[in-house]
Amino acid sequence: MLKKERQAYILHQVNLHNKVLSNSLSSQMEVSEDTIRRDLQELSEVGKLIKVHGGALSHSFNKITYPSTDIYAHSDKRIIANKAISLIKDGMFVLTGGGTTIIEMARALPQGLHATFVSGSIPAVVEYMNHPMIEVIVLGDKISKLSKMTIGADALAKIKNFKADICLLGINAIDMEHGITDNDWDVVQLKQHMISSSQKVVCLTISEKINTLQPIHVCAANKIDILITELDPGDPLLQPYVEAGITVL
Amino acid sequence: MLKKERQAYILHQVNLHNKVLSNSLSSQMEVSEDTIRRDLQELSEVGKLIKVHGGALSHSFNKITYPSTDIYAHSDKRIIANKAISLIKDGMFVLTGGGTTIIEMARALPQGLHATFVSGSIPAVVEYMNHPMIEVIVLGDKISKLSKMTIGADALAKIKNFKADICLLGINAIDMEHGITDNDWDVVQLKQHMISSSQKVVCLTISEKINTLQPIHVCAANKIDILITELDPGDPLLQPYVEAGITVL
DNA sequence: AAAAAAAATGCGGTTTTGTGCAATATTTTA
DNA sequence: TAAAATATTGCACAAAACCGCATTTTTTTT
Repeated sequence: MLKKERQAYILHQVNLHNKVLSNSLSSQMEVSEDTIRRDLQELSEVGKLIKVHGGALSHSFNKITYPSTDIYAHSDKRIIANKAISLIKDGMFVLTGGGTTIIEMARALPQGLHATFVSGSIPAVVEYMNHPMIEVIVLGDKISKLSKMTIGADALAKIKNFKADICLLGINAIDMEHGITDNDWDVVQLKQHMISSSQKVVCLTISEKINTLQPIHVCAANKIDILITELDPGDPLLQPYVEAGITVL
Repeated sequence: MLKKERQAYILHQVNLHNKVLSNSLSSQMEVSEDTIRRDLQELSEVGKLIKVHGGALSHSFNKITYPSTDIYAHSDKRIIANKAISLIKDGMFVLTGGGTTIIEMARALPQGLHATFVSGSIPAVVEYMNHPMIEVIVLGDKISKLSKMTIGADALAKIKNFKADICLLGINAIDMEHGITDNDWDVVQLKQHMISSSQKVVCLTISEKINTLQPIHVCAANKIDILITELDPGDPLLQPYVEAGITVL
């Protein structure tokens, strides 16, 4: 790979993500970090990016650092996202649903992560696609405008073919008695299939939805392996789940 | 081999691959690297390519490899988009590829249109999704980061199940002798399947790409039913296609 | 057609550039 | 504050570029 090509690629990445990490670039292009550092040095001398410890930032970074306040409970979801990300390791096969919490997680995925993500949620897929080391598989089918996900028999059938390491679901309601519940029949189908196609089920939700109920049953609480909220695992609200044997993060 | 021939060959290679290496050119044509370097020097002085350490890059290198956010030949593509839209009627089943031209069309679709669109291109799907009356079907499979499309056996197999009314393809190169050609093997597969699964094949391209050649063959020119460019159908550049029986818009 | 001039090419030696490695210093994180 | 991650520096080595010159090829002139 020519030096100019490499630098063009770096610039592309910076403009896309507003941030790049030296070690991630290094492994993507299979050159030493020294080389990357020198490239970043040169590019920053010409003012194409801002070099910082560990990588580089786009010039427009400052504007985009605190962008979307439009997502409800945004900072809570960021906390949840980071907890969820700590569960994903290199080489894993990850099944995910949609929803703002999942998308927040997708955005926050580390640059260097090398894993395979499967989803039917278009916004989630768009985010995954921006990560150079991540393989993305879309579940094909008709799109539901409401949930922005593919929904239908084809998508369900495809999920059955997978046996994922982990399944990440944003959930709408959970309580000990009824387990996970939701309000969209098609989405429920999808979630059920994802749960049964994964070795480990992780549920993400803001604490507000703990101990609430929705009309359609997804699965019993004991099907969940890990429950993630923005709260501290020791919070009294979560104790019933801890006692039921669910790992709470 | 004459100097002129050699330089013509070099230019051809650069335009084809966007990059050439001095040492590979040297061994291909069995001349010394010095000679190649002198050739590249001359060609770069006339602005035909960009000379870099180790070889040379095409001038359009940046645009092609990492499509910038601002679309190249934007106003032309708008013209093309509108011509294409005039072909789509309520109730139609439409198969589309990806690329900036197609996305421009997707953006310009009338709000009232009630049709079904099938595509593996994520950016295209995102646009279709914004139209309330349009049904969107995603072709599921692994996503190619480069083309932002789903690519692979699953997607191909799904396409075979359809018999669409019309198929809209953005194309990269076309000439009368070689027909449609492209530079990405996977994308070519997809296009071929789309063509054979549609009753009518419509090709969209800016006139710049008329009478150009890419390394991989997609289909013969006579497979095309309609060719759309930003030019007037009477333009001399298009006459060979008109004479070959293609409807030119 | 032969001679002269000009251009193109290849080659040896030198210089510059690009890259990786190791030792050391600095910054960040826990 | 200690440990981990990242930077810096100097150096070595290979690849590529450059330079001058001899040789060959092409073009021009006589």
